[in-house]
Amino acid sequence: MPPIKPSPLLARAIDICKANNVRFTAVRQQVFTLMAEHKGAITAYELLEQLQAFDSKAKPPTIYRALEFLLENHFIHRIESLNSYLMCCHLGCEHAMQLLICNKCKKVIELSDPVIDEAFSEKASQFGFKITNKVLEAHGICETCLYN
Amino acid sequence: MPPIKPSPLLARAIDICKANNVRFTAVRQQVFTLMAEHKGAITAYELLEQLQAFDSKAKPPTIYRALEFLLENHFIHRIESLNSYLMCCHLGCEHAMQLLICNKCKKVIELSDPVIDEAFSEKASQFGFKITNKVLEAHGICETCLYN
DNA sequence: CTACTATTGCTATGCTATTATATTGATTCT
DNA sequence: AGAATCAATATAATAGCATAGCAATAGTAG
Repeated sequence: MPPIKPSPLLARAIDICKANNVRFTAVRQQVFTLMAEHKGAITAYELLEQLQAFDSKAKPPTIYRALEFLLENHFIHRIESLNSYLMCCHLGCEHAMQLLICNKCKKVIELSDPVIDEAFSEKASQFGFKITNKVLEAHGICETCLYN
Repeated sequence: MPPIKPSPLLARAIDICKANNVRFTAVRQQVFTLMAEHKGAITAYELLEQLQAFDSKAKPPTIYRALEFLLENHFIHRIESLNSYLMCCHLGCEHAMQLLICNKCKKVIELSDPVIDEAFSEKASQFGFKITNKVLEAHGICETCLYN
């Protein structure tokens, strides 16, 4: 694997990994960088194809392991309704999350609204249900596409 | 295909289809009935296996077409985060929906809370985003499982 | 009856994700 | 440094989810 293209974002991620004492290996950094450069959602196999430009022997487990690592460390999000993945705009911190996914331009707006989050948790607690994980994804048309 | 097992739910669905002037064919009724009898989420291939007991030549497209029909007519929901399907407890009417999915017993509580729904729509509109479809799914532990 | 449309049958294939096993590489301990 | 240990990667195979395309058939309308 050739050296990874440096970037401020990557540098921050390296710091976070150092602080958390986890190994941010070459494959992981390369996948991180590919995700960071890709605006919007990307599928595992699209990512794999891109990774193979740097590492021709990369196989599905290569990419899925890297994605798993990035998810665990809160560097990326998984979009359930698209079977795809997205750079997290809060790099490395856990937080309430909602997504607005544009059907037309495919861009994704990442929200972190406590009102929506708590409304759901509150409602669940009325049923004695303890939420461990929320999937809050909306599809529609973004402002830009609406006027184009 | 043998005759479909009658049930009050099926009878209501038949009425709705008649009213909407759509064809509720034998395969569709059979899949409807299988879904109705199955409490909780079920995958397309699990359903296919069950359908094959009645219709040995059923293939994946058979089940996916039936599911598509049932989705369009609001008889079932798709659970994005599980790649599976669920009987709708409001048979035939469109409505706001949120799901509470128990990781342990796999039961699903279907909510229809306008507060959560509107909080999300409201937030989106602040970004000029027009939502066409929401995916609101929470995973966790239900009350029953919590005390067992 | 004929023409039209919706539905079904069938084959193949594509996309998404994981399992299992072997191997390599990093870290720790003595 | 050498041995033991644990984390990460390579590789092949396969499981699981979903759709495309086309031919055949059944239902509906004129």
